Amino acid sequence: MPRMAAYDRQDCLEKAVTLFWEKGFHATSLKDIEHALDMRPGSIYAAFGNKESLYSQALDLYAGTMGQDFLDNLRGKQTPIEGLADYLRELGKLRDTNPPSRACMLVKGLLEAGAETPALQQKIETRLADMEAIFREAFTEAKAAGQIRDPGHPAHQPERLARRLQCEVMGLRAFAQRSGDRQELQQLAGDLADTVLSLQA
Amino acid sequence: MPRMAAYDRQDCLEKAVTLFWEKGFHATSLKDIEHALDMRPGSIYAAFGNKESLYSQALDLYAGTMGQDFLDNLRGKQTPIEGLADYLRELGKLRDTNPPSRACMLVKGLLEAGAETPALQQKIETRLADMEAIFREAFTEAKAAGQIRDPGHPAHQPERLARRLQCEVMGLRAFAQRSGDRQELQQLAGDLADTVLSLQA
DNA sequence: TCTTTATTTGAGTGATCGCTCAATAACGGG
DNA sequence: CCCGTTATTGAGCGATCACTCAAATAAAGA
Repeated sequence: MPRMAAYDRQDCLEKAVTLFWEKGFHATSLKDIEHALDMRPGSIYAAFGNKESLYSQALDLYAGTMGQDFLDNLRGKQTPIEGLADYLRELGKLRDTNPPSRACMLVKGLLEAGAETPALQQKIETRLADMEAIFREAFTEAKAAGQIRDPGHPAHQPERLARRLQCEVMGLRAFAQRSGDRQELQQLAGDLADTVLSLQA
Repeated sequence: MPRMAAYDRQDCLEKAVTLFWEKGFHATSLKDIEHALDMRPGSIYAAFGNKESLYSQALDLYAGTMGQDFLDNLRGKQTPIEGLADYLRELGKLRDTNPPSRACMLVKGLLEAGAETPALQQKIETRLADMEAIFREAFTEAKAAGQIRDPGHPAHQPERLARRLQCEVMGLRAFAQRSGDRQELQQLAGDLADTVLSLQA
């Protein structure tokens, strides 16, 4: 019957992720969005609602991709613990690959979202909790497989290990945002990875 | 001779820190600043230049205060290592005290500053490097006092320990920005502190 | 008290903000 | 080929942005 949309929704959202991830929510203007998506304001609003809604959908895509990539990566490794350590080591190479930003988009959003945008805050919190849950499952799996030494130690509960890992990933990627030396970042990531490995039985 | 300024410069900067720390650079408008400092635009510009310059001066005050507080805290402790661990434990209480933001203002700025504000980027990087240097000195002191076990281990070099601590502080305070459970944050901070303590000889 | 010098004021600058909507264009069905 | 439906367009909305400056105001010295 009617006219078909000229844009590819997923493609647009990917471009929105790139844009928002790099510049953040407030520093990204609709002019920027129009240019990045090659769409005029009317189409953007018809397709995605408003700026906040587009950002929210970009967050979903980002978080989903991140989570899936992590799981895919984990599945290829010998043990969950080694997979987690490898994940940290990969983050140490952030200076070589060229993502829109070295910091996590969720963390950038978390630190930027204020009381004026409670919907965004909630979405970000939820997505971070999802990520924490993924980490927790990995540690749970490792523990079930008997790969964690001193499993009775309170600090070795999967929940606590997951929170700590997320904290360290947040920190590492924030640290990576600094324009410091390439090797130092890799070294830091390696040190964090070694701590995870030291959990092994 | 002439008329004296009605405002107290230091007091204004403290208010600016509070405001920018909470809302971030981009989300803070001059209207917000006028209200917080109880000054009209002309006075603000006469006193501090422009918005970016005021933010920059607020960053200086924030970083200076943070660094001094850390050193003061450290001086009261028995050993540097215990002081560092205690610092992490203190951060675990962020949910109880009520700072403008639980996250570090420098990190918020680091993740928000883009290529359009290179002066801010540089200032933030410098201040973070200063903080890292303070941590490094503490670890150097601890090592000189023979309080670090396996001092030959490459990962036990003060530079690496300092980077790692900064990474963990960044992560912990970003994590603290989440609206999670009070106890969980304290627990996480405790776990990180224990890792520092485990360096002890 | 008057002059001098600096500070404060706030209306108002042009630019940009996020966003709207009437007009136009493009497709599929009949 | 026309019609019905929907997507796209882009000029332009009111609001707000960071910022300016001429005029008013206040303190110190003469």
